Amino acid sequence: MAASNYEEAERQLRRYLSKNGLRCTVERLAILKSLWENGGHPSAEMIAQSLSKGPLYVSRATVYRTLDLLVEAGLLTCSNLGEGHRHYEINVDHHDHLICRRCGKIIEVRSPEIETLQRKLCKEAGFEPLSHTLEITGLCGACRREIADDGESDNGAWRRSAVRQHGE
Amino acid sequence: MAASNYEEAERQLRRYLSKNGLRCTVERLAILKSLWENGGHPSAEMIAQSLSKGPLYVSRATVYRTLDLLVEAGLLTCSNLGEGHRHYEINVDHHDHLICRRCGKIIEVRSPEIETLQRKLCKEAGFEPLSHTLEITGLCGACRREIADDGESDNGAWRRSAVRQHGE
DNA sequence: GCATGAATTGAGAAGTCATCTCATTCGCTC
DNA sequence: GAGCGAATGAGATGACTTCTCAATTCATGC
Ligand SMILES: [Mn+2]
Ligand SMILES: [Mn+2]
Ligand SMILES: [Zn+2]
Ligand SMILES: [Zn+2]
Repeated sequence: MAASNYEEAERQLRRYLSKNGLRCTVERLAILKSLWENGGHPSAEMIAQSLSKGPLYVSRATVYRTLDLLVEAGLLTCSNLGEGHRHYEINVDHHDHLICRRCGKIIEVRSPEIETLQRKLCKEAGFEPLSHTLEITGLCGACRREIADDGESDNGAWRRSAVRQHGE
Repeated sequence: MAASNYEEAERQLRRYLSKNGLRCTVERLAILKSLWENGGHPSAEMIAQSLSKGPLYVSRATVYRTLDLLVEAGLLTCSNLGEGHRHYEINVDHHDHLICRRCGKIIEVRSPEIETLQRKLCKEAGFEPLSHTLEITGLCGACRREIADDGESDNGAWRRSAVRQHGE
């Protein structure tokens, strides 16, 4: 289902575009390629900046429009990651995110058991699941150790956004 | 831990405020009360509008500031619900959300098994969880039936935002 | 290859949600 | 009730996203 390399993803995009009477433009290919080359969980802004280092100029409007399209086509996924804007990543295999409130590190985790329980939950509610996001915010191992070392003194640079979004 | 009625929540707020050298203002009480009286998953804007029907004027700035504070104090939780803004709700007992992409209905579900698996996942990653949100988007029972009835004709009014945010 | 026409882009305005600044007001303590 | 520091309101500002429309580009058929 999900592409496992860029070439496959590009074929999948071309198929989606022609099936829907849309055009395969250099901008669309460049944005898809940028995601595969740089990886991670970039925002629209980060993708635009990454593209600006290449030979092809792509406007912000096109970046946003294309990201929507690539999500729609199943080539990307979109999540919030506890910040005030959207993050995109290539849709390889589904996973959930552990987000460190202090350093911002993102740990990707997989749990088929949780997925199964989620489907069960939906079934019981008569709900047809189409997608889901599980985000856990907290402290990564490194930050836990640093806090332990510092004692109570300096709590380091906590990420305001992450703290705010997922208030306990 | 979490309050089970408004009076208890107010006491909890007063305790939090005095402990932190903050003041108990009519605005803060009004916002907390609004959440308990109206329930649901309102946005900051919805809360401001709800308050505007009462005798006390509260500015948008104060609404936003107070919601942050109430989340910090553990009296509210904050989530995105697949839309481009934050939603707040009183923090009674933790639950997850099923969000209908078509009609916007929010179904609250509880799964201790999933919570346990999440803790296990975090432990394995050396991660200390502080909070989490699990949001599943899809189609509620009513919408599934309506779509089945309509055949392929009218797919009804799908919620753009929900569709966009949690792309599969 | 080249004309044709619809899809797409870029520029910039506009919109939404959230935060910030600072003068004024208000709780709290004495 | 005076005094002081915290909190509010008004409005500017900012971050992110969407919209509008003229200009451009891609696909299709000659
Ligand atoms: Mn990821
Ligand atoms: Mn809820
Ligand atoms: Zn960390
Ligand atoms: Zn529905």
